[in-house]
Amino acid sequence: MTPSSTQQNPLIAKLERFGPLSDGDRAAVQGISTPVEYVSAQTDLVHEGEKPRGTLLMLEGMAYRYKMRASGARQIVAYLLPGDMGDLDVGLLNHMDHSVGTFSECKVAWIKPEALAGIQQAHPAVASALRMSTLVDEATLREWLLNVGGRSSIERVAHLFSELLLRLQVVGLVTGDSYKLPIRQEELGDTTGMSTVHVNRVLMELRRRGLIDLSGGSLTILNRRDLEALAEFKPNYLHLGEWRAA
Amino acid sequence: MTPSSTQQNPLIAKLERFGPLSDGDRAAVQGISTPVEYVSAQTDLVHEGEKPRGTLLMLEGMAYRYKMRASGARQIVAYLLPGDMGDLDVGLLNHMDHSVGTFSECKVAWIKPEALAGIQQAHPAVASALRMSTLVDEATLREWLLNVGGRSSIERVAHLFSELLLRLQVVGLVTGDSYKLPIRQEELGDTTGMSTVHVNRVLMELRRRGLIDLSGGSLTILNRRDLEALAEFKPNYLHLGEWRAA
DNA sequence: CGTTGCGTTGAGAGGCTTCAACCTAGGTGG
DNA sequence: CCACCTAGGTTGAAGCCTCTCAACGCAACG
Repeated sequence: MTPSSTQQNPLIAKLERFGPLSDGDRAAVQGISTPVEYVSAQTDLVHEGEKPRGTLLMLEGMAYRYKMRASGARQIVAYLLPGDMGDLDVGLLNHMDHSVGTFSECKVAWIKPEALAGIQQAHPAVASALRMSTLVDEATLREWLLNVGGRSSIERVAHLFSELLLRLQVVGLVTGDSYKLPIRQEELGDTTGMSTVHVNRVLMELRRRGLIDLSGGSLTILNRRDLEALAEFKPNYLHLGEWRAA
Repeated sequence: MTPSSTQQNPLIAKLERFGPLSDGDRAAVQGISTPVEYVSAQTDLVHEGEKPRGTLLMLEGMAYRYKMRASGARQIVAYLLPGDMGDLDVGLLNHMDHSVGTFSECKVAWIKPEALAGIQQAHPAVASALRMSTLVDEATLREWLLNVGGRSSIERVAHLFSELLLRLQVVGLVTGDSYKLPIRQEELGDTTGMSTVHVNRVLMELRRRGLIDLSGGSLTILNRRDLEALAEFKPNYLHLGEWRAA
């Protein structure tokens, strides 16, 4: 991983989609994004049952929240992309009810509850944007529930890829219609509630239909309109550009 | 519905599971629980796309959050029981990304953003408990995602019934191991991602195994231990009694 | 006493899982 | 420099879980 200090803080990029920030607001956000840590791929950042260490902030790389069943089956319940955070109020809990693991190597920061409280008090615009961001996380969870509960296997995968395209675009990690996807088929299966074998067949079908190219850890969406139509993708739940419309 | 003013406010009962409240705190919570409205069964309280009217507070009855697909399929993504609330920060949104409908007749209150902000500032213990409550709502969504994504049909229904038993117990709506369940099989299907026909077969199987009795709008859990074992029910995600353990 | 909403049951079809084998690329060690 | 090794991807076949379509039961209600 290349620490890219020249690149803008993805959290700032994300929060600015929820409302205008002043220079002071941006500086404050940058201030809580440190110190940073690097964590290698396939590593747990948070373990279910433990006391939370602070609020996680993703700066680079991809991670995921998950829960385990007694059988050993894993359900991935959220993806954490650059700019994404853990819960603002997680400090209220004594025991985490889920775990967080990394897909790829990640650059992260752990924000202390006091620092979070401080920035929310001193910077109301940041506070609003952070709360919006939490609302969107919850809305995304609802959309995932609809995805797994209601859509066919090919629709599920198409929806996931459509959502990631938009979320990664917000933080400037999409080139053309292409982005890095450091996720194995097994993990896509644990995300969508499908077996690895069937994930493979669905991916083959998406390729056959000329909708995607997935190779070398990169996903290229070859026909965005058709992919989104297949997924019945309506991005309203991400609440992007909401304040402009107000 | 019998307006039962003698009965304790379910929101107070719920919040007290998250931390001790003073008399002043309780009075403040009671204060925002008014004015109340009665809404009949099978009615929408919130429509996707509309501007939120305030934060919904459930006082009596059962409701549900849901999203619709273009095909007309409905996914129910949460149950709202007495004491449950909508999002604290929902006022930040210009458009709801989901709808809310009632299962039964409901007694509700709409809390204005200013009232919510006021109580959070004046009553820190209430503020913490409200935030905890939101964390639990999100954790419940994750558990539902695991439920639909990872468990078999009979396990899903068993898990739902186990969760409802505990949540309704908190607000004093369980007698023995029995509670009112004003929900049709079709709606159970839309909750668990199953067809109505299959819900029926699963219910028959749960009855055959002597785990439940469901009739006349009431569910009796005949063997709680076995039902929870079947569901692999671990209530940690509801974070009940967390502060006592601290 | 017919209508209506919901629950129940049967039969056939199909989507997805499981088990298993095989392939391929990249890394390692001789 | 090449052979081996390993992780992940690909493909085939059989079976089951769940869906769909359809009919029927039943209690509440006007």
